[in-house]
Amino acid sequence: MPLADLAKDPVDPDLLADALRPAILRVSRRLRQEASKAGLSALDVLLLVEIGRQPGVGVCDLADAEKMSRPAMSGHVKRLEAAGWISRISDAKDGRRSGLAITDAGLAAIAEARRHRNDWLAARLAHLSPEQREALAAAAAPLLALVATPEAAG
Amino acid sequence: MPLADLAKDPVDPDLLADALRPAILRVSRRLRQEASKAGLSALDVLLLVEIGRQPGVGVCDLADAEKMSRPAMSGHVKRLEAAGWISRISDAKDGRRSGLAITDAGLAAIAEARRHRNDWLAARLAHLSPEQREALAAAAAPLLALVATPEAAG
DNA sequence: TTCGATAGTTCACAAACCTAACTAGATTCT
DNA sequence: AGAATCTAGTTAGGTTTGTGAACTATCGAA
Repeated sequence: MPLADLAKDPVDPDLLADALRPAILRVSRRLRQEASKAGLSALDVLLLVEIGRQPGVGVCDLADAEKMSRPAMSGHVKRLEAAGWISRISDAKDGRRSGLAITDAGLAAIAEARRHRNDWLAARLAHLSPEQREALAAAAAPLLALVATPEAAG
Repeated sequence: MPLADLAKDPVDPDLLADALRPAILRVSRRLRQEASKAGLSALDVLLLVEIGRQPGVGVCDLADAEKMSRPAMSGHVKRLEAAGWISRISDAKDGRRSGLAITDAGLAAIAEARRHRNDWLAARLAHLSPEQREALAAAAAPLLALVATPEAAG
């Protein structure tokens, strides 16, 4: 078990990668499986929050931010729009852009998803010890730092 | 940003889930993207290590362990076998079972993958501060605990 | 006005998962 | 022994979620 080695040298990137990769892989697989049961996927919520945070954002902006292809993001936006969770505002200055904005229904959908107690991840987290939850809480920011653009990360 | 709230109450499962979900989602997406560039995917390595650890393990055993459907695991095993990384040993006692074992080529593939310095995750981890890496190292075990069977988790 | 970049889409495809239904070998019950 | 049933594994077909190539439409500049 590589975790024992990690206790000795917690900062070695290779060992850490070996320990972290399977963990993230397994958790994300379960996350996707469980999310499919709910109406809103984790990515849906992610995008809705992002659009809510920066109204008028474009499809390509989102694609770049999420390191996703433009067609993929186009599809997601289309789906979110069809569900009535976001709307497009045609930019008067730039006819190409379709500025996105979250709708009231979208805000309600986020709130509903957040309120849902039968959330797999939250339920499983509740089964962990406070120390384990603290460890995970401390890991959230470094995880996001991993996927930040190299430019921003230095 | 929910991270500020987490500092006040690091053990609330709902807030923690909100912070953790997007982080894991983003990292795993990048992980998959980068893995596709290499010859071995993260799942491949995961399975090879698992098979190497318990020789003679069956397809369904692996599927159950990874919370994956039998057909999905069957496909992965087929692929690993076609690549020459694992072999099947027909069980003399049970004609249905196909006991799996890792081959020398499989061991070499793992070693090669591990040796590869141009590993995206390891490279990105190297860019983090020692404190951030420690935080991630401490999070590996709780992450695995999340996907452990409820029976095992208590 | 023509040329090249940008925003967004459609299309065809691939990876990785699922369920349902199947084959084949093992077990159990009468 | 023979029938019903259970288990290991596969096949077939569909869904989700992503990709790259090629396209339309618009903008900005020579």
